[in-house]
Amino acid sequence: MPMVTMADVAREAGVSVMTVSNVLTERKRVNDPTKARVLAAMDSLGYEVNLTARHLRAGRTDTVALIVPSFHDYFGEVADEIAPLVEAEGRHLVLERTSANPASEMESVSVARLQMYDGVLLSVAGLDREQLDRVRTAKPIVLLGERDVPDRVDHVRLANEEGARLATAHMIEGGARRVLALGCTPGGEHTMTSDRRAGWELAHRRAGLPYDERYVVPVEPYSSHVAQDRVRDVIASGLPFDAIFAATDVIALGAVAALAEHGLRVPEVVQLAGFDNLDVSNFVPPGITSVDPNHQGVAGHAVRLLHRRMADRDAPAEHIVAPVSLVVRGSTRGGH
Amino acid sequence: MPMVTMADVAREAGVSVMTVSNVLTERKRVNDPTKARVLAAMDSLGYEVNLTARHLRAGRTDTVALIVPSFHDYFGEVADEIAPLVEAEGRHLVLERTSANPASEMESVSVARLQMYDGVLLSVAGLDREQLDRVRTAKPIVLLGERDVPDRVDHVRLANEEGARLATAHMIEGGARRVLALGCTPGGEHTMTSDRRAGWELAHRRAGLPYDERYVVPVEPYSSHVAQDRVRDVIASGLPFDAIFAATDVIALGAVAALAEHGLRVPEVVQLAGFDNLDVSNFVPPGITSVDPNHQGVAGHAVRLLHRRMADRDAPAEHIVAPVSLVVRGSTRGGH
DNA sequence: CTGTTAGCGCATTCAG
DNA sequence: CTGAATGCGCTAACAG
Repeated sequence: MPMVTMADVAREAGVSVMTVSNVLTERKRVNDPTKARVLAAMDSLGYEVNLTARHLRAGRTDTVALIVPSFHDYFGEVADEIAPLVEAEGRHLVLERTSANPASEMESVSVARLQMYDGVLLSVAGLDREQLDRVRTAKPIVLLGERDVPDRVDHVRLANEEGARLATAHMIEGGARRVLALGCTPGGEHTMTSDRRAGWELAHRRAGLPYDERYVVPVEPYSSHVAQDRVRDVIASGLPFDAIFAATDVIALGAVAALAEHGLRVPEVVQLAGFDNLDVSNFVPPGITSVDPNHQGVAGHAVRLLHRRMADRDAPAEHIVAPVSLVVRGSTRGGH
Repeated sequence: MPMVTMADVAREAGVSVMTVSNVLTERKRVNDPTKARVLAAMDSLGYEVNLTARHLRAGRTDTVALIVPSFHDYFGEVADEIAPLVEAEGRHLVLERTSANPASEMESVSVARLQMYDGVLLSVAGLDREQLDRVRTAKPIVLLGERDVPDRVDHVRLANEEGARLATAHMIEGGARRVLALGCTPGGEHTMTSDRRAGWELAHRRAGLPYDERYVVPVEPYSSHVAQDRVRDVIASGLPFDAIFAATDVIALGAVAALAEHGLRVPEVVQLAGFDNLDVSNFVPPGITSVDPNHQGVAGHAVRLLHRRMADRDAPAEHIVAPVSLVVRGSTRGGH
């Protein structure tokens, strides 16, 4: 099945290759009769332009890549926000996944592959420090995510600490005094889970309350299932608690299940707040209070930074912290 | 910022372009000292191979595209299953979204863009009949989804009717006699929502029970929110029901919320079953019975068909119906 | 308005 | 083992 090229169309229509190209791109006027012949030839031969060749010739692909650790959940949501913004600039968006298979020849983030795109939005969630340092390319690139990244690179991340503080403070106002930080981790490096723990701490300090490291309950691996197990463990241990700040809504779901099986009513006995404002949080009775991660804002900043970077390689790097907000639902008793 | 090419590296290393290419592709032996010089030159110049050029030269891209109507939810999940299978064949997977903007110059499915890929997995969910007919390309392509598609094309779809039948029959065995078909649609054409309604019907017929078209409650637009409203409407109308088959788990979530606000206990007063087996269905108390859509099976068939098609353009088209299974949880009382 | 020339960066073919 | 020539399919620039 040989590919039909412009040369084939040109021969069929009795014109030169350039005329075919001109008909296709509409960059030059072509006489109507000639144009008609060319279009007829294209149609009868089933011609389709070879974008690979066009890209090589043009030196650009008009395509932006969003590279994520996995396609589902959070990243799929953000991608859907980003897509129309990229298309509005006349470019295409494609998603790629960082292969979870570092031993393979396909590197998880092949710099060569970035060459294919005019710009790259790279989620740093799946990358370690070394991989981050290797991302030293001339390509316009914007990093997304909660880790520390080199200063020289544009970066958009969430206000994780502030979101966690908002949620925790809200439950404290509602009377909570022993708040589990479920799915959070100790430690001072900037990761999603430790930033959110820091917000939990800050809420306590601002309220003049002590906080107890025993209330920081990591969830590893990160799933609703394990979260459910951890809450069971805490209940079994006898550690008293009257609220749970879950580092994500997925974690909160595990807590919902564990609380339900022990008959601990939400919010009367235990308040509960999550982070991510998944759709489901609106519908799981009694409605789960959650920090909205502002997908639109993140998407908007990311695309804006990338666009700016594509226009000016030498612009100073920007580091954006996208604000978040608390969506209050039935699972908390908060103030106000 | 001029791109560094093989010619630059060759000049720097004092060799020919071909030697650089040979070092890069390892297709021919190159003397160690020469190789070292070339590698050093690549490193110092920051050379990265231009994949666009390589692809043009090679006539293939070693890349497969999965084209979906949206990145989140169902498609993100399937994509995560497909990715490792494609990578196992030594190819890359990228996701593209069918633009929701048909008026724009970018067609929702540009056949030209398909040229960029060695193979395409195309979800037909977002396409109308006319768009489907236009997909008349020589590219290896496999269609995914619940619509009727032309016989000549490879196609993988779910056993929607069978899944709906399983879920409904299970609730009938558990004593249900008035089962809402929420989010289902009447009509005989093959769509996801009408196939699932057909399964609901079939379960009634097999059980020797009558079914009443008033119990088919469409949800439009498709969201938990609207589903919640529809269930409210039904309750307000006084139409008696003792079970809900929800066409998707997202729809089921809306039902959960509506039932909770009316104090209708699940499963004591109303049984509930969904379709998709989302993670959340495991954790929303009391656990939502759901049809597992067999992402792995769908992914496996899709990749297998595509692989076969890439190897043999003239193979007869296959139409696969991937089997599903019922995951029973607390929201139903079913038999057995 | 249409055609000719040239080359984007790479890798196959065939000489040396 | 290394190099020179050639062309993948397309389009900018210029000539007719």
